[in-house]
Amino acid sequence: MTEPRRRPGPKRALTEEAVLDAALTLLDTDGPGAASIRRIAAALGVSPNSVYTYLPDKSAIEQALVERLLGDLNRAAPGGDDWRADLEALALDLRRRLTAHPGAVPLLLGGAMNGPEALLLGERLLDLLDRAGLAATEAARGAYLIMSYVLGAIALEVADVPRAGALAPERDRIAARRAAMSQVPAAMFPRTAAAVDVTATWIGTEQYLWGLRRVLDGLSTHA
Amino acid sequence: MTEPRRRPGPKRALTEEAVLDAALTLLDTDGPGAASIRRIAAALGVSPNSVYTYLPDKSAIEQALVERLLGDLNRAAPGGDDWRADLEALALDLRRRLTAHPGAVPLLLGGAMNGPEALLLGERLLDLLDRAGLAATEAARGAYLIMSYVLGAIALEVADVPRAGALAPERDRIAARRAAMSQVPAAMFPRTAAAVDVTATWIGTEQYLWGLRRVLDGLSTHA
DNA sequence: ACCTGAACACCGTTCAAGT
DNA sequence: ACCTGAACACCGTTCAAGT
Repeated sequence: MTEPRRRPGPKRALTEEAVLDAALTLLDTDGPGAASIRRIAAALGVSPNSVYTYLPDKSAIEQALVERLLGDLNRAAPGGDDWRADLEALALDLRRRLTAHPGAVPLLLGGAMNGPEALLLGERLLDLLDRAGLAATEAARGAYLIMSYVLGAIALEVADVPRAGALAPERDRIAARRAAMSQVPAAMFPRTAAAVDVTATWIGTEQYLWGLRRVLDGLSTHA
Repeated sequence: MTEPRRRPGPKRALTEEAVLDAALTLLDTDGPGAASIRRIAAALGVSPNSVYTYLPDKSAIEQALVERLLGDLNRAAPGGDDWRADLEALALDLRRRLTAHPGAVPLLLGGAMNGPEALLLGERLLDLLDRAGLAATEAARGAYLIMSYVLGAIALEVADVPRAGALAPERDRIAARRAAMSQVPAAMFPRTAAAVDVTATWIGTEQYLWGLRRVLDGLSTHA
């Protein structure tokens, strides 16, 4: 992450940062799987092997990408005096950043969340739930519950659309979801078919926040 | 899925079922990514191209695998008179089946949940929440919330272990989690480090069920 | 120290040909 | 109708060689 002293030798053509930039751009442009080492190298005008100078292998690139995204989130800390507002803002910010890079979502859910930035995010959740008045055990379990819900909801939302680079605007995705649901045979799935008319915004920000609030309600009830 | 009438022609060497069996075995043995068309074909003693006779492409194999797992779950319906017990049993059964095939979890969260068995599972959730006394809107949103939590929690749990074929026994995974957490520097992540001592079973069945109950509490509170 | 080209062991998928 | 071998355009990674 830091480069303390440069050793002698030929000039570096790249930086770890540049490799991650290229990987993220490919992910955003051409979807998951597009961030291959060979395509990253090509985008940087360098031979594939050269990438191995900066990161040891493919999975290191993926982990570093996850850490960068979480680091950006952690550094954009709001920090007001209302724990509930802060928690909702944090959850919404995570969702905003991940839906902006849908190709990166599988990386988050595919690898262990044990990097420094992932730990820092967990620490922030624990702090928020402490401010909420939860006991240590409830806070620890609650933080894991919130993380599970938040990542699961984002993953389902991102997976819902046939993957092709960037995510469509939320209004379009909701419309597509409703259109798809209206095609469900009511004879076989009566409740699912009926649910189309029940609410206009079945997925999207509103549903995400609704779910988060039910989770927080459940935590308060228990405390 | 069904084979109504066989057309004339040479004998079929395989069935779609056999292809999926081989794919799942490879997934269980060698982890995600092991279920390549070429390895499936090799395991079945057939040329790679031959697989395309039964399923149109790789993603069709993955979708069919997901549908089979959800189908098994749907067909193992318990159905008592206590909606809460039924819901918890269903959630536990899903978790049990997915942790038995950790390599299949990314397939579930990577593709849209819109196959017949996925719809049927959604239908069952809606029915359970209707029995819980929830109004139609709350049931629809609640079903989506439960699905998000349940899949997110399972994905985090499966991703927590360095992926290598089958999942270790839960007791071992909890011990490994605790060991890893005890290595977290307390100076930098005080709350995370303190959480190690807070509860002996921080992940696993107990945490999963605890989270589900908080979600259900939140739904009841809101209703 | 960092780059390169060449190679190895893989992929998914398509094509043309056999029966 | 279903199989096969051969081929195409890819992968991640390693090795040996250049500067």
